[in-house]
Amino acid sequence: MQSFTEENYLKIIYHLSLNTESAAQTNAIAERIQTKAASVTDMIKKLADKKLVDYKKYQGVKLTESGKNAAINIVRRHRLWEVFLVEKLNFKWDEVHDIAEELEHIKSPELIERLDEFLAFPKNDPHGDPIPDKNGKLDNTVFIKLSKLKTGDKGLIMGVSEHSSVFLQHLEKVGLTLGKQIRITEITDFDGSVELSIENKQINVSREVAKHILIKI
Amino acid sequence: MQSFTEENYLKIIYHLSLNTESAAQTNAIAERIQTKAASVTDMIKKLADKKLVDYKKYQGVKLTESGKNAAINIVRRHRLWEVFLVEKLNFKWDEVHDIAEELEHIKSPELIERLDEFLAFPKNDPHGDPIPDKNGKLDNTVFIKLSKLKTGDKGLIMGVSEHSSVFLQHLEKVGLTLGKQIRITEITDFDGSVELSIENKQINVSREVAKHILIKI
DNA sequence: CTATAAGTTTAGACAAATCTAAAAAAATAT
DNA sequence: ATATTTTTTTAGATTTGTCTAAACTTATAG
Ligand SMILES: [Mn+2]
Ligand SMILES: [Mn+2]
Ligand SMILES: [Mn+2]
Ligand SMILES: [Mn+2]
Repeated sequence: MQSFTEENYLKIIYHLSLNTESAAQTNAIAERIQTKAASVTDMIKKLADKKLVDYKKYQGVKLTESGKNAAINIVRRHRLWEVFLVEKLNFKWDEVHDIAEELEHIKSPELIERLDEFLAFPKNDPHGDPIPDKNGKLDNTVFIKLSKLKTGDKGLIMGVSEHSSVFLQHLEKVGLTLGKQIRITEITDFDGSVELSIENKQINVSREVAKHILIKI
Repeated sequence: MQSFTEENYLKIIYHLSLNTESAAQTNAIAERIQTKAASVTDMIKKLADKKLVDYKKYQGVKLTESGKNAAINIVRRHRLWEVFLVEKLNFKWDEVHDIAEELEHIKSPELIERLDEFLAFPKNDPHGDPIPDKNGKLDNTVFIKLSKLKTGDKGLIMGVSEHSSVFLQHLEKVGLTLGKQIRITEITDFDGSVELSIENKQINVSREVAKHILIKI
């Protein structure tokens, strides 16, 4: 069983490794975990001793099979708790991440299975991210960034790739929430900002925002 | 804000001080918290520095007003989570304590207020213990031990004063659960064991068990 | 009232996770 | 190819919470 801290490292390494084959770098981990590179090196050694990561000096780290399983489990817990907070306790989607950061470390496997059942086995968390099942299986459908669409394209909002509170609150305010249908009406030449129609309203989002909205056509 | 460990000490000191005016003793704390007396002394000093306990060497500790508030808050969280686990996730009353020991340390006050609301502001936990309200107010009705009743006395089971899994499972098995009405039919001379009728059945419980069942007449 | 026992504290050490500063390796630029 | 910059690691210190062994205080028994 891993400590609270070890779990945080595993999860960060997992996220850093998601869309790449290359190893996670010390500095990248340090930045995400809000610590110093020296501390990361220490922890990496410890995780390597426990066979949770493969580590070669100066070459970064990769999760082993067993490390990856542990990480996916943490992700599962995090996302199930987020669903609970939004669906049952009526938190908004921008308020749940920090609380889930704590709840994800509660160890009882029985608790998570029952929570999953209580929530009716949700497939996605409030941000559209897939929830691994109890065997660690994970839907890895990849959605298209809104910023890749062309004028006239239609689609459904399926997720976001940025989870900060300001960003999520902004989306909420302009009505860009999960499940909504959108159609691109224009892409501004000058700044690449996207004009789109959603529920009979016309709104404009910056290219920066559009990059972090995930669409299913 | 207190650490996980500090919170555990505060809670134990609170429980040890409940039915007494005298200070909590080092060894008693050590035993409850599964540590050594020397460690307790160290932690007590730290809590005293933080004005959470009053401490005079060799004289034990008492919670200050602020320490007591913190402790009651932890008790509130513990008991609300226990209700959640039993009412919403269908855990049995003997299965929830250890999980609640972890959940009680999740810090968000907003989370607890919403959980309280979600559970419809329960007054008691699954073991009959009162849940402090958000201002720390706590129903301190004292119930009578089943072992104090005389032949012919009737009453309702309101709580237990022993929370071990074996004990709770035993009560479950013989049908002595919260809210049930009982009537004492005989008290055995030989061993003081109690014969009682409950839902038209006759059962016998040892004096030791009877001491830990709390009754409202 | 003194001797012994029980309970508590101190001193010094240790493990986990962190940090700063300096050294070493790798990447990049000229 | 060499110099410079960036990244990573090491060395040594620090903090939190723990431990053992020894010293000290308080309680108890004769
Ligand atoms: Mn999150
Ligand atoms: Mn999420
Ligand atoms: Mn409990
Ligand atoms: Mn309880």
